[in-house]
Amino acid sequence: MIQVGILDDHEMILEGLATMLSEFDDIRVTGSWTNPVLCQEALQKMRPNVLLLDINLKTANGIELCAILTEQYPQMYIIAVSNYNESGFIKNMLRNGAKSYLLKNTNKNELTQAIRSVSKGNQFLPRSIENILLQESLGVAKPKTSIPKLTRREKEILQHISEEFTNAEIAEKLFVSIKTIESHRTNLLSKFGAKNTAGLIKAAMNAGLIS
Amino acid sequence: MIQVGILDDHEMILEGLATMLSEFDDIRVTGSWTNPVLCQEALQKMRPNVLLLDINLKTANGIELCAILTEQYPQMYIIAVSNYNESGFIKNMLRNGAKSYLLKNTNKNELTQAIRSVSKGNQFLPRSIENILLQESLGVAKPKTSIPKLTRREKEILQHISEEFTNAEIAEKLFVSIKTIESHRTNLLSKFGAKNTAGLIKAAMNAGLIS
DNA sequence: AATAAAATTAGGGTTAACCCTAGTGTTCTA
DNA sequence: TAGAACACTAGGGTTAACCCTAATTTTATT
Repeated sequence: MIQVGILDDHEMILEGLATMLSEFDDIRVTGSWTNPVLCQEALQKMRPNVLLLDINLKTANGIELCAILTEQYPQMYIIAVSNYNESGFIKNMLRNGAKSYLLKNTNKNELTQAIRSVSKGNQFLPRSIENILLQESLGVAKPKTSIPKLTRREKEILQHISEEFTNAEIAEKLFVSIKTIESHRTNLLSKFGAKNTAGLIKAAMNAGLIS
Repeated sequence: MIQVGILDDHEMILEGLATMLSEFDDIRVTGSWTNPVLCQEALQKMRPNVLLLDINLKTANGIELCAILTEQYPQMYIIAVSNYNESGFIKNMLRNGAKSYLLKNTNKNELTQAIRSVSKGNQFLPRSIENILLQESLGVAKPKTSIPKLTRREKEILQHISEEFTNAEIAEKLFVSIKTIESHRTNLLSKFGAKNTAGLIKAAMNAGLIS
C-alpha cells in the first residue's frame, strides 16, 4: 500500500486527486493540505511514501520547498505537479530532488504510473515532459515564460514605462540621454521576448514584475 | 436531476470535478471537455442545465465564450470557474451572462450549492466573492477604475494589440486603413484613461479584458 | 419614419518607439 | 591581474504610435 500526501492551494485539486486515486487499491491518500505549514507539521508524524507537490503555491515557493522536504525526508519521494511546461521549471524541480514532474492536465493513468514508479525510488517523466527537455537540449525550444533576470537599471526603467512615462521623461528623471533609455528598452524587449510595448507590459505583468 | 457540463483545459480538474460531483444523487456530469470546439459541438446535441466554464482557457477567451454560449443557449446556466479573484474578471463574467463565479480553491459544499442554485436560474456568489465586490464598491479596496464599455471593433483591436500586432498588421487583417486602427486605438486610450500602449495594456489586463 | 447618438471609417502632421551599431565602465574569475 | 562578460551609455536612421479633424454608416430613440 502506497501512502500519498498532497499539497496544493486549491481544494478542488485536492478533492479531485483524492477521489481520482480512491479507486486504486494499492494507493491511499493519507493526507492533503492547502497550507505548507500544516503540511510540514503533519509530515513529522505521518510519513507518506509519496508527496504530490504543487509547484506554484501562493504562500510558499514550491521549488524551494521541494529542496527542503527532500533533504528533511529522504525516504519520501516527491512528484511535482504544475501548470508550467517550461524546461526551466522542470529541470529546477528535478535538480531539487523531485522524482517526477506532471502537468496539471495529466490523466489518471499517468498519475498512477508516476506514483507507483516513484514510490520505488525510480524517476518517472511522461513522454510530453521528456520531449520538452529533449527539444530543448536539441536547441529547438524556446526559453519562454521563465522570468528574465533584469538589471537594476532595467527594473527601474520598466517601472517607469509601466507608469506611462515616455523615454524622454524617463531620461530626464535619470539624467541620461533618451538614447540610453531606448537601449534599455530594447534590451527589455529582448529579455521578455516581446516585439513591442504591448508585449513587454503583458509579459512583465504576467511575471509579476509590475502591477 | 441536474445535468452538468464542464469545460476546462486541465483533465485533472475535469476528472476531479466529475468524481467530486458523482456522490450527489441530484447532479450528473453528462459531458466534460478540454477543448472549446468539441464542447460547442457537443452542446448542440446534449443540453446540460449547467456549464462549469474555466475562464482562462488556453485556446479561447473564456469571457467571450461565456457571452456567446449565454446567447446561444439561454436555458443553460453558466458557472465561471477561475483562479482570478479580481473584481474586473468577476464583473465581466457576470455581465456576460454567468450566473455564478467560483474560485478554483472552492470546496465541494460551495460547488454543489452553486450548481443547485444556478440550475433554477438563480444567481449564486460565495461570500468571498461577494466581499470582493462589496469592498470595491465601498472604495475600501483598490479603487479599480470601472471597466469601460468597449465596442465590438474595439475589443477586437485591443485583442490584436495585446498579441503584439502593429496597426498596419491589424489593418490588413481587418481590411481597413491603418488610420482606422489608429482611431480605434485613440478611443481605447481615452476609454481606459491611458496615455500610451503601456497604460492601455496594464489597464486592460487589470480589467480582465485580456490575459 | 425622422433624427439623434454612437460606431466605424480615414487623412495630415507630429512625436515616440524601435533597430543597428558602438564606446566606456564594472564586476567576476581563471 | 589580465581577460571576458556584463552593464550602462549614446548616436543615426526608420517605423510605429499618437493627436486633431471629419465623413459615412449603423444603431437606438421618439
